[in-house]
This record gives sequence, structure tokens and C-alpha cells, in this order.
Amino acid sequence: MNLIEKKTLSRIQKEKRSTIKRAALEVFSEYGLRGATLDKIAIASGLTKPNILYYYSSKDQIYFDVLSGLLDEWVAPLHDISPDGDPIDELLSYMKAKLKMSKQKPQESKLFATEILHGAPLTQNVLATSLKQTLDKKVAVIDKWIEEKKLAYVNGYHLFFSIWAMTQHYADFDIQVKSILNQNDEDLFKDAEEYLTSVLLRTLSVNAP
Amino acid sequence: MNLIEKKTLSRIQKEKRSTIKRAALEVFSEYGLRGATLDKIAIASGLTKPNILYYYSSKDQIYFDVLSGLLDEWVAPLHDISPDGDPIDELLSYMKAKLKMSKQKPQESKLFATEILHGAPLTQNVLATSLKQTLDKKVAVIDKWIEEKKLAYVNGYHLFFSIWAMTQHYADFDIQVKSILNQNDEDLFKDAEEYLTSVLLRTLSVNAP
DNA sequence: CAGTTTTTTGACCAATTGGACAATTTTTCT
DNA sequence: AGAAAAATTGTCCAATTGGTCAAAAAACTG
Repeated sequence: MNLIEKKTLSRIQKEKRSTIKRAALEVFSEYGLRGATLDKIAIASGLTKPNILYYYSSKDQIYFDVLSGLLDEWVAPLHDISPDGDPIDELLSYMKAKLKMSKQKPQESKLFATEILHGAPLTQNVLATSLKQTLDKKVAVIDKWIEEKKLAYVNGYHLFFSIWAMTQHYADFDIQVKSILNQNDEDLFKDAEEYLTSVLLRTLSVNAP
Repeated sequence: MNLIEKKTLSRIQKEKRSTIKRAALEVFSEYGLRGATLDKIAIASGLTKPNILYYYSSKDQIYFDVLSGLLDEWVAPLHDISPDGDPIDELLSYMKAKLKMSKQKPQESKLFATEILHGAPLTQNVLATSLKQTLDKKVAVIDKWIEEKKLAYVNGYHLFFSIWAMTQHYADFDIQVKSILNQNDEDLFKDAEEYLTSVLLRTLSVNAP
């Protein structure tokens, strides 16, 4: 039977696949696709290597499945930006949602970062179509807000790039950040949120200097 | 003879080591330490595998050498921030220098990013000592400027984190950026510089809203 | 319980990869 | 030119790794 095409998975299948994905995320995010080995995933999951290959036809398939599950989650906060809300509130909320993801899901962030850094072999397609379309719409909203004088002028695309960069930095480069600031996560992310809030407020407020 | 300990390298040694490093940077930045193979570096450099191992004792040694050469260069612009200059000019210049590096040395940026992302096994030490010391001093300068009311209040550490994040994003995540904006490098980096200048100006100016 | 299907695993294999080494070629030095 | 040193390479090896497979174990079904 072909597991891939089967619609309904048994209890054991769901459990084991989930176990494998959790372990794989751990290993992939630390070592990248090529640095990760089936043996490491096997150890991390507590399963044997052939057992893993009973549920997934190859290492690449595991990677693909893990990454696919992540993509939607990663873009999701973008959808919550409402054209009808207060512009600055909406964008601050978006930034905070992204920062929270960096704090709570650093492995996911790193996996995603590694994928893009190494040429996005599996996701380039999604980036150029689905993500681009979503972002185009949100940038249109930003432009409208600017026109209505509710926001100071900014390049919408670069605004999103910088929000992504600044928030994900705390997950992706956590080792560098923590080498410099000897703080616990709570204090660190509190300061980060305060700083980023202040940057966005000053950048977006219409009553500019 | 031990190449490592020898002080004076011959002409051929300098040339070949340089050739190897250039090729290795290319391969490492694309595939990461573990994904890169000596065969790939051999092909990229036009040398044979044993020939490469004549100049470097192992793959790890090549990686170490490439990365070491990069570290200083990467931190260098930080030293150019002068306590005696105009605060906003100094910080804008710093941002522009970092952005220029992203444009002109994306491979270096990616290699560095991959290293940190995967736990900075070789550089954590440098980050926690040398980089931290340098940054501490520069943050002290920022704090002094703030005290003198030459800058709006900001958390100096997070200011640097955000400058690093925003500028390096254009190198490290170039595939994502270019999937969304179909621009050539010239236009892209022109817009980026304009945007980042505006963000920094609004963030740092004392005559705040 | 007995038969059937699903799950698990030990043993194994072929390909890749980092690296060793002796032999050969090239460069350098006198 | 000829000896010595340095550079280059073809060949080989052991370890790692992704993946196979047949047999055993466990779970499910009537």
C-alpha cells in the first residue's frame, strides 16, 4: 500500500509520523538538510532507521513534509493584518506576533532560514507565487494607509523585509545575541519588543520630526 | 615541514591557498560546512583533491581558515564609528557600510549566517569575547550620545542587532527578496538604502514626535 | 483463537566521502 | 645541468550514510 496516497491514516501512523517530524525538526534545524542524518533522526525519535523509512520513503520526503507543515504557519500572521484596523496597531501586532514566534519556535525559524539561505530548493516556488501574492495585497493596504495620511511614507515591501529580519534575528542568531547579552529569554525578548515597538512607532507615525 | 607553523609562504603556496579559499567560500556558502565536499571544492578550484589536502590538512581546516579571514572583515566597519563625529552621520555610515557588504559580499554573509545559525561551533568563542568587547565600547558611545541629547533614547545593543539583521537580510535571504521584488541589484539596494536611512533617521532623531 | 495485515528490526549493500600514500612531475637552488 | 625540495596526482582505503529486504513481532479482525 502506498502511504502517500492513502487518505486515512491509522492511529499508529499518525503518531509515528508526528514523532518522526518532531525529531526531524530538531535535527534539521540544527544541522540543515545535508548535515542531518537518518541515524540522528532515528536516535532523536527513538525509532530505528528502517522503521522511519517505513513511514517516509526517503530523508528528503521527511524534510519536505516538515517544511511544508511550516510554511503556512510561518505566513499566517500576515493574514491577520486588517485594512480596517488602526494602521499602527495592526503593524505593531504583526511585529509582536512574529517576535513571539521567534521566541517560541526558534527551531522552525532556523529551519526556514537555512532553507532560504541555501537557495530555497523546495520553497522558491511557494515564495514566488503564494507569498508574493499575499504580500502584494498587504503592501497595497500599506500604500492606501499612507495615502490616507494614517502612516508616514515608507516602502511597504522593505518595511515587511525589515520586520522579518529584525524579529527572526532573535531566533536565527540567538547564539550571537546571547553571546553578547547574558540575559534570560524573558528579559531579552521584553527588551527586544520594547526596542522594536519604539522603532516602528517612530518609523510609522505621521507626525514625523 | 609543517605548513601551518611556517611563517613565510612561497609564491605558489600563497596563490594556491588563495585559490582554494576562494573556491571553498563559494562551496561552503552554498552548501554549508557539512554539505560541502572536498570534491566540490576541488572542481570549483580546478585542483585535485589530494592537491588541496597538500595545502590544508583537512576540510575543517579550510573552513576554519576561510571563516577566520572573514571575521575581522566582518567586524571592521564597527571600528569606524567615531565618538567624535556626528552621531546620526556615524550610524548612518555604519548602516551603509554594512549594506554595501551585503551587496558586494553575499557569499561571505551567508557563510557567516550559516555558521551562527548552526551553533557557531568555531566562532562562539570570538563572539563572546572579541565581538562583545568591541560592541560594549560602541554601545557606551551610543549611551553617551543619548545622554548628551544628540540621539533619541534607544537600547544600543538592540540597535546594532537590528542594523545587522536589516542589512544582512538582503544578502542572506536574497532569494526570498528577489522572489518578491523583480528588480536588479542596483535598484533593489538603492531602495533598501533609502528605506533604511529613513528608518534610522526617524528612530534616532532627538526631535521625536 | 487463528488468520491476516501492519509494524518493527537485524543484517546487509552500494555510493559517497574524507583522507592516506607512494610515485611522478615540476620548481628551485647551487 | 643536476641535486634537492616542493608540488601534483592516481590509486586506494575505511568510515559514514541513505536505503533495501526478508524475517520476526505485534496489532487487528472475524
